Amino acid sequence: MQFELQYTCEESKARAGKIQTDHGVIETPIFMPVGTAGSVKGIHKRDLKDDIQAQIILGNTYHLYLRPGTDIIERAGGLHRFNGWDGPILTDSGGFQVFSLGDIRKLTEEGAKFQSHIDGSYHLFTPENVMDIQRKIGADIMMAFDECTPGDAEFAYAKKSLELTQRWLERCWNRFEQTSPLYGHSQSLFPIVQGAVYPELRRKAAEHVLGFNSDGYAIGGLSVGESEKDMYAMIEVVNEILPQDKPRYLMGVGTPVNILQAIDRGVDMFDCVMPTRNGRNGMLFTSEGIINIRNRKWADDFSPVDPNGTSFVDHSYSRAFLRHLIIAGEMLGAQIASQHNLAFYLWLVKEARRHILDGTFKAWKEEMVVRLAVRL
RNA sequence: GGGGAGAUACCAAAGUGGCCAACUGGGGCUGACUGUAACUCAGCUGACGUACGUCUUCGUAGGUUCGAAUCCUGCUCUCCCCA
Repeated sequence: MQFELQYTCEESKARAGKIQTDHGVIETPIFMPVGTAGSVKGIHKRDLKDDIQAQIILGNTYHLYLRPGTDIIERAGGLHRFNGWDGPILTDSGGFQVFSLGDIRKLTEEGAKFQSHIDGSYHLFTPENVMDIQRKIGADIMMAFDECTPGDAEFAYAKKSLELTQRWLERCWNRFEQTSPLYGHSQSLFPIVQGAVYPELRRKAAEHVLGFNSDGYAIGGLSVGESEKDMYAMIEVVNEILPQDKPRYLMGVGTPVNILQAIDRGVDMFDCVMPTRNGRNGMLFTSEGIINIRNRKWADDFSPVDPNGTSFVDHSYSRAFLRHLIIAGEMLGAQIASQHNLAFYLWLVKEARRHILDGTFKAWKEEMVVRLAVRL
């Protein structure tokens, strides 16, 4: 994997770049749709590629390991062959599940022991076997196994948690180096910077990951309960230290405004479940602001879902019809909303990139962060 | 024609003397959702008021009682069974 930094702003830390993978090019800044179980919920790969214009998607180690199981994916020839997505894939390691499934797992030095949310069986995830699983999944970008520290963690816990993540990173890296890709395309491993909302921990964490000459670096443990102010501050602290010539991935973020603010602070890659999950639940992100399509006021609004939208769903369906579908629990409603939101997110980062390359990012961003937060 | 059952809030359906403005579903309204245990979850849903509360409700008209959705009587309507 290679990263080429094409342009940096003068009045902002925003960057435009290009990541070359064996499954194609990724133009940054980029948003990566989340496909936890191997599929971006409700979206066909054709729409993902042609309509939404996704350049890379996510999968999840924990979820894919439990179902369908690593063995099936390996026998399929890797996740690309299994799900038919021939573009780049990034897999999260299960580190987020250490956080989100906190009630059904136990943390030890060795790893995280999960009780399956599917059948109650026990599974020990270690830095080593998480690397092995991601080799078998065949992700272009693998993530280090970390503990995603809660945003409200006390300093003492955050420090202890960070140190565990750092020891796990050493083990991840060793296993990564000792093993090879299984399917003929190369794989990269991204370390993850933790440290909760404590600048000194974040600095230590950022400096620590520099010791690994990885192809890119991730900022984790944000948008997990801390304030937005803290989140932005942590991004600034970390990006001060991360190298210019490697892509930076802000994990799990965020709202359209979060993304623009993070781009402004030098982040290149994003993923978030928001466009799909919130879409399924009736929330639409548009260039005019946020719509709760379930609200009564859209019941007889027969105008297009999004007159400025780039997706075919934006012009093929009315707001009134989409509202009807969502309210009635029709599957198509969730699909249309997800597709619209993802297309919007991809449009947004593409526009950001265009403005960065034009040198007009800052002014454009300032205008957009106001508009995008409006509730319609 | 004979016999039986029943009428409760938008719908369905509990409640059968005070703990009832009335369980619970559904529907409706609003909100939440950030590396997906999520097509999920939460609140509100007689009126007025932030709220303590006040007022009007359980087919209808009366009655009994300190007190009725709950007991009694008349009336209206609905459903079921047998002819």
